Amino acid sequence: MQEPRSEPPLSRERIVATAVELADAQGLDGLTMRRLADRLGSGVMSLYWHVDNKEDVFDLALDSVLEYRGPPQMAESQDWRGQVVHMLEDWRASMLRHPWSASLLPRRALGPNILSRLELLSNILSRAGVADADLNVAIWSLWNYVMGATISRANFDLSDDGRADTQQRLAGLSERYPTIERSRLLLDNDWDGAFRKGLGFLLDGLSPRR
Amino acid sequence: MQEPRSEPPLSRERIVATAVELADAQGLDGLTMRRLADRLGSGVMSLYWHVDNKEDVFDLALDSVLEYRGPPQMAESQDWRGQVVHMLEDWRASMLRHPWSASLLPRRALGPNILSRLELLSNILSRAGVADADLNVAIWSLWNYVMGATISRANFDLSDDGRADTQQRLAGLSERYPTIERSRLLLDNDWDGAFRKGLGFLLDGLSPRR
DNA sequence: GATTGACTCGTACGGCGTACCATGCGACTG
DNA sequence: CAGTCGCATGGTACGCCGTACGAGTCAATC
Repeated sequence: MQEPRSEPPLSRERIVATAVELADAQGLDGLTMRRLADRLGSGVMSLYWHVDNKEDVFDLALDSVLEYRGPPQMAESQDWRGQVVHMLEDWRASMLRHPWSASLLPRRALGPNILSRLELLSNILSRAGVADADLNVAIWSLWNYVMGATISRANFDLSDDGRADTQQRLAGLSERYPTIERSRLLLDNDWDGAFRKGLGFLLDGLSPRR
Repeated sequence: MQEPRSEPPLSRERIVATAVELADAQGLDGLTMRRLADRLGSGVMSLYWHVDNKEDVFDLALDSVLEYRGPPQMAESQDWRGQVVHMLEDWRASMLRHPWSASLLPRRALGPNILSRLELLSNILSRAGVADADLNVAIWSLWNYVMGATISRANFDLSDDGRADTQQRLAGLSERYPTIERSRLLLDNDWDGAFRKGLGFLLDGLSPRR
């Protein structure tokens, strides 16, 4: 007989996976090295054999959330717009599944999964005939749009506790911000639809030989 | 004779201004309540009379960076596109002057300065004839674009120390990410130009009755 | 002179990231 | 078989953090 089912050995992968779980459950502030070690059934300092420091854990957790498996059916379709939309919507969805990831984006290095998504995007646009001079701009514009949309959305998601608060605050300020109030900009928004529609507008602007 | 030039009294405004200075000088991590109090020549706990907690300081510091004084010449020009571009470029510039502000954006409440910028944007677009059904999408798209662009840029700015590092890492990965490498996506970019150009593309897509 | 309210701050507590160092263990060496 | 060496684990301790608590100062008011 062994010990009553001891934990599997530590590993970078297990640490990162558990960190993601923990952040999902307790939020970013709840992710501390001590709690992480607890969840792993190990001592705190053991983590540091596999990981440089806490920043490292953040970097790895962020990147691990951003894997991309490509479009569903056979690749290499002619529909470049569909490919772009699919990848970017998946990007956003992956991050919204782990809302803390949005607040991790600033100041973090580009992990391999981000890079390979950018590589894919470059490829699609390049084959679609976007002029070389516009390519970088196109890539950055799309990236920026997705990041901004995701961060905004995650932001509002998180302040769910404060939604009534927000609503009240806005009601009190409706004279000061009448247009916002009138357009109900911050309330009952169809986020997914708005994301898709805005992405469409952007792609309209970016389309080659328009 | 007085004390050798004692500090002026504490105030919310002075605290916020000093917090901004401190974050500029030492980065976000360098902004601690103790250091802030030191710089103000006061005891740590005195801050808490004027401020709820550290989160409050963050919120106030972020919003204080985002004041907008409007376009240079007389307002109410017919050139709605120019007005939009001016405000958004100023927005981005304001944040880049304080790169830490970008990493504060996620998870923060909308302060009065952000709201009044959104209000202004709504007004301009609405008067420019953007359809009501598209208005929210247009506002969010522009906001998202600006936020994403600012965060990306600030990110790269901050990793200036790691620029050589990044360059090296990319060189080592050029087989894995050939298109990125070829387009020099991450190197010697004209950020300001790319921002302006991408914004132009987006506005092209958003323009009313296209 | 007593009371009050606005304001300041010293002390202390619990929690954090992590440096340092001792330990356990399996594999390889002689 | 004894000795050595690497990988891997984790206990202790340090310095720093945010901030609760409550005592102190001081000017205005009655």
